[in-house]
Amino acid sequence: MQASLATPTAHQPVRERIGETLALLQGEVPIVRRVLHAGECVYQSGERFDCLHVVHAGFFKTVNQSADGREQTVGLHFKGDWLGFDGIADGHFGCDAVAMDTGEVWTIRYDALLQSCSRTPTLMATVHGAMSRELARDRGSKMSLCTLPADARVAEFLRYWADALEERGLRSDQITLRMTRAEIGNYLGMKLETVSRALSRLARDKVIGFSEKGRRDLQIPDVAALSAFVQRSLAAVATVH
Amino acid sequence: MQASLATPTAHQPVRERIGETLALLQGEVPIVRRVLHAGECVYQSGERFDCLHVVHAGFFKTVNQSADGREQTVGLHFKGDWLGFDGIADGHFGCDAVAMDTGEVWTIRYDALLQSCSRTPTLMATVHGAMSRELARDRGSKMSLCTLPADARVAEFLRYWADALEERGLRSDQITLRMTRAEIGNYLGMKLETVSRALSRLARDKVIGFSEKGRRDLQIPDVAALSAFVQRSLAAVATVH
DNA sequence: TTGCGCGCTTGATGCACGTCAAGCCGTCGT
DNA sequence: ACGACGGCTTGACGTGCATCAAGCGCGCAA
Repeated sequence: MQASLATPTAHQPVRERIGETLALLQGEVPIVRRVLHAGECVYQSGERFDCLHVVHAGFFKTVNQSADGREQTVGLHFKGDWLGFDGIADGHFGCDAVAMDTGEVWTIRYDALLQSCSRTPTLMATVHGAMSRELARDRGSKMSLCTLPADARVAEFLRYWADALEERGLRSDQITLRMTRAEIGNYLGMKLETVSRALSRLARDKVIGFSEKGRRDLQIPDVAALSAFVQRSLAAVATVH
Repeated sequence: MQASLATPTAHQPVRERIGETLALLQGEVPIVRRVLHAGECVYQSGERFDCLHVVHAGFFKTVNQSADGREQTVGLHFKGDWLGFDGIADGHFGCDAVAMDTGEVWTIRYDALLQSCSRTPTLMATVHGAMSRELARDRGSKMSLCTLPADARVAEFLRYWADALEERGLRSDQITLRMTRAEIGNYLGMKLETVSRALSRLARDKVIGFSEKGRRDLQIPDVAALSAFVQRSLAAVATVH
């Protein structure tokens, strides 16, 4: 553990951090558990903000909607991730949080959380750490959007997913996507046909494999190969000079 | 003021909120003021995280750099915005914060801030509100990146800038860009030539004007016209059917 | 069983934006 | 004054991705 209050959870394996977070919450604040099925919302844009939520099982997305009807998936959330930070600022949510599969969230009243935080500094650090991590992740994905070509973006997306699984102690050599090509494309800023072609090319290069179970079940023989693929796409652009 | 602790600053004019934030900080925590000139860094990627900073004057950008050398501007920060949240999670900064002009930041030790926060709930709400707002802003810009064509993205960028000025009680009918076309392009995920052409088209449509002072000095006769331009670009795509 | 709808793939074509290149302007340092 | 340089604009051309379109496989309901 670090000397500073700031970083009690720094440099810790993600799996441990998640376990500790959940244990800490159970001890410190009143929690309501809620099970959701695919397509159900944890909260919706415009709703009044009272509670934060921690993903305890399953897999969620956050979706922004603009006044003119454009819809954009802006975040993916796995076990241990928090949902609802975006509502703190103005007391109302700015996006929908949707379950992509059967899952469970732990719901915590924000006012109760704040009180516990002033009693328990580690809890405060945990919450701040989670917000900070989300900010950093958003920036990483903004970078991918701006600097990577479509194929590399898809590879990067799969690497991110595999990493998320591995960090949580799950098998990362096979991924069951819980999104259609269109949803992936929306998240990555491209069309479904482009996603499909990118996956086909990744499979042709043996960077991924399709399982016999269906086209949403991917095999990732080697996560490093995904990163290598990203690097190769960049090099290909650069060598044009 | 709202009933809940969660939102003491909700629905408040931005200008007031900023004033109160700065006043609150002055009363509650030790502050070090620091003046920076264009190009200087408030902090750099990899540096140890100890302090947060509040922009008191001037205008800053945050820049991410990937292992392979890609560089991406991921945020713009005006008076009242905080810098450094991304360092909380792992105790080190993940990006550079760079002054784009002569400016001043107020630097606050994070451990001292946390202590003040447990004494002063409004301060805590202020900090959380700032993080939350940044999260929401990042998502908005991700949406622009993914769903808007280049011209509209530039228009949206100018609208955002004009809004930021207006919110702070400054003239929003003229903007002095403190970025080159290349920097704008980097931020918006396009090339400098595309930015230049987009600005030329906006000028041809009388949505903006170039001042005689130089090509970085823009006149914005009507902010609403910028939003209207964005809508028109979307409609143009939609009518292709 | 048949038919329908949805998700996915793959090809052909078009267009928005990137790339390359030329030239202008304002600001330096000498 | 001079040239050098960096920022900006604009044109010509190339390409990566979107669009349009056809066809396949699967699940489901009648």
